[in-house]
Amino acid sequence: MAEAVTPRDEDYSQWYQDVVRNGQLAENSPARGCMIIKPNGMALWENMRDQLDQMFKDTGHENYYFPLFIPERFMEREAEHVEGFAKECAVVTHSRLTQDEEGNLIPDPDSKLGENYIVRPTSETIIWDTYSKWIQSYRDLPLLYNQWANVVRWEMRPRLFLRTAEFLWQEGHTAHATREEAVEEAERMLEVYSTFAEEYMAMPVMQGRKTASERFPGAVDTYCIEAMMQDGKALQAGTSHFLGQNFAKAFDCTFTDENNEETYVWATSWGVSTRLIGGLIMTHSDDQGLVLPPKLAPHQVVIVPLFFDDDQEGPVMEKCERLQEKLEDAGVRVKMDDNHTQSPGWRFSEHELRGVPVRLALGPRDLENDNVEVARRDTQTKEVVPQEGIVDRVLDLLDEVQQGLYDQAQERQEDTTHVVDDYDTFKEVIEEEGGFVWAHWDGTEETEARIQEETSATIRLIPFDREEREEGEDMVTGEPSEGRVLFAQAY
RNA sequence: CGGGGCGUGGCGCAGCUCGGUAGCGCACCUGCUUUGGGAGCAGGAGGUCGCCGGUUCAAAUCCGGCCGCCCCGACCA
Repeated sequence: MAEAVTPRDEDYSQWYQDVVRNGQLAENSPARGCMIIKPNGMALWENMRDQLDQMFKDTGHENYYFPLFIPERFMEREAEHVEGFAKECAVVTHSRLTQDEEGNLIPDPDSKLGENYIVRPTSETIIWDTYSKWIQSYRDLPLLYNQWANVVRWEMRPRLFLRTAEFLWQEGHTAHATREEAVEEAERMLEVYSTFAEEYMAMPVMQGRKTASERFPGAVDTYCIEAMMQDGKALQAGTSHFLGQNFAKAFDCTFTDENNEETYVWATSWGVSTRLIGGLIMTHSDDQGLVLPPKLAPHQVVIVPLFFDDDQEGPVMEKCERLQEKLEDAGVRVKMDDNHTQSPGWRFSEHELRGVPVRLALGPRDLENDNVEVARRDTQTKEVVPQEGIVDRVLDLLDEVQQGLYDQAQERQEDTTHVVDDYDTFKEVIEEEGGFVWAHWDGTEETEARIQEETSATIRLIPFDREEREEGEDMVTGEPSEGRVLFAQAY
């Protein structure tokens, strides 16, 4: 059954679907564009969520919860925000169903709502309406809050985890007395995302700011982290927005400062979603299926006991259970696969498809020699080692895997990042190799749009230190460029 | 919304050109033998062939309409 997963170079998007399915992460749902997140996928998300949540708490944030439904009129308040989200909003118009003459279920005309609700595509509007009530004085600031929630954006072309009509995410919404403080907050949270991506997901990212056309609707500035996938396309993995006073003005949110002057509040918002799982998959997984970094894997180690008759079962299981205990005492997430009905080979493959970083197999032969077989998922290597010191060996191995995955991804990102000066070469690189391309840009939307039109590559980000790098000439127009920006085709 | 492909047991597919009452692999159930890289044999269960209509003695197959899914674009985290 080696063909459980379609090879990447044969059909990349089929490979992706195969990895998601075989990894037991998620499947399509009867509701179009939505996904059913299976226990293995949810456990992965929970690990990501718990880690991020801790990092938010460590930077002074608290959680709260806002409703799923937002009064429709709120969407009209901020002009750019409406424009950005109106065309992908689900709308609730009735409160109950009834049957028509033919017995078909229809929305009950008598239950038409006096005011429509939209299902939140993001929560800025309802939150800023509320903040305007919570904030009076500079003494009320800052507000540093976050919520874990689901949101709905009615998408045309869904892809499990990468783009689904409903997805899980977190959205932080902060309020500040000064512009500087808000900008700092947006930068701080981008840094948190970057640290999380690199240290936990083992996914190297580029940081920068978005161009006006890629900016969050309603933001003054959008910061982002971008990661490079194995097929040469970039993935926006997280965004952090400096919202200026746009939402404060739209929702009349003011405070009285130390000088008794009424001022609009400064805002940020920032979010990452279950899309990160898509990024994780496309960063590390291979033709054998899912590969997960130990820090986030639902199970870091799986123990597969091997026994061939009832006499062997007792001693083998006893040894395996003790091993499990010792590993758990050391803080390792361990799964014991004592499934009697599947052959060892089947179970080995299953855990590989699920991306478990380390597998320990222990049978009668190992019992005799005080050995245990250790296999690592990322390199597909295995060795037989003494049981003595196995816990330390496993702990070291998990660190090695985590680091190895990062190094490999980092190396690939470097190999596929190009510096290009002329447009012909740019087109060639984008079409044939993909990856990131640093090139000069004159700063106009026209040029940006033309490049996208002709190559389908977009400006993924403008580096924060652009001005400090070298100046040059736009590769298309020859106009002056303040510095290179990062291009790529993207998800 | 454009262009392409596809809807047949749980999953993957064949059958359709040339109409004749549905088949294969995997999975599932029972039993025995097995088990260090997706085990073998024997028996068994499971399908109104996406939906609606038409042609016909007879439709998975031909004709018309509709629905859905996947891939490639436009939109997007």
